[in-house]
Amino acid sequence: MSRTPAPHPAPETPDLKGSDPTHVDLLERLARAAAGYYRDLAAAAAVQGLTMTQAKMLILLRQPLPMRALAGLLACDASNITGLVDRLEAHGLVSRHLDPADRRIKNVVATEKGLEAVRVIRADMRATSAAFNRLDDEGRRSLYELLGRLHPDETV
Amino acid sequence: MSRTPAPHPAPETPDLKGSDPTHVDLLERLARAAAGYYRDLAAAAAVQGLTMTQAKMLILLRQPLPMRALAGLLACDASNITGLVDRLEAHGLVSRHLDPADRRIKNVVATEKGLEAVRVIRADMRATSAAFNRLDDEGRRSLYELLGRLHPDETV
DNA sequence: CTAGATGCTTGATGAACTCAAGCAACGAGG
DNA sequence: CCTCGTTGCTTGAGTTCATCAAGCATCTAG
Repeated sequence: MSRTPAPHPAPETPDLKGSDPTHVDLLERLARAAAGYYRDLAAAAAVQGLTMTQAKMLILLRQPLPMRALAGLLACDASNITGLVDRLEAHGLVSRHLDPADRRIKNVVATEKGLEAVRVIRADMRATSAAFNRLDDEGRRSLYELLGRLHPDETV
Repeated sequence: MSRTPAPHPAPETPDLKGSDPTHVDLLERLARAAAGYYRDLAAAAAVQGLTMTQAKMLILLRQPLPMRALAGLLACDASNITGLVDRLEAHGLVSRHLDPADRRIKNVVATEKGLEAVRVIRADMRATSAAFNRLDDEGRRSLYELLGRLHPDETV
């Protein structure tokens, strides 16, 4: 995605031996985890000729979703989704299907090619995979459980 | 940041009673956490008249950083940083300082106004704050510790 | 002191994003 | 029925984000 062979000056994060982490402490580490995830995602998506935004959308499309819902999930204006889906459709990765129950709605569906792209991208996210491997089984279980509690299904 | 008053169709995540989470399971929940964080950040940044990208950069500027380092951390081309810093500088949130030791380098420094903007944005991230409050003290400690192990300082 | 790296900027181009406006289709209340 | 307000998507204009190719200045080795 970019030529960034540069050395990393590391923004540190406090160690907190003893006291409980504040919300700001947590925000900083969550920011770091999120940035790391997206950095890796962007790189893996670029290999497939996709931008990070396109990859984010494809990943959401485990089930068909109305464009409006995509706008909600991606936290952007609905008009933005039109162009996004246009481009993904041009690549043959998604298609639009009129909703029989409500003809205003267009459901976006990932094609087989789209689903495959997601699989390839995920398999290619080596930095994140390496990060997971830095934890032991117990750590991975805890992380999975904690992230689940952070964002229960209702919250999306 | 946008008008998205829509109901959320929830992409679920498996429950896994018993077996260990696979990397794909973890990727899905991490994706969700990252998306939630950025959704909240974008909204809070918009209140301050900043885009999410500008907010991301400001948050990195706890210490002065050379533009090249910013490119590395934001995983984008160095030429992109020029415009980004231009716009933040126009808002009075950062300034460029020539590095005395190496006159090619321009260190970007957050102004007091910039630091304040970060504080306000963080205080405004209610959804994320609510998510943290969904955990108990022990959960927050574990999450903090696990995220720290996921991305140790070297990894940025 | 030259030769090659490295750090930043510029210019051109395309993607992502917002807002305002518009059309089509739904869903009430007369 | 049939307006009327709302909702879902698209279009068009304009900004920001992001890339690449090129260029200039400065540092660093040899």
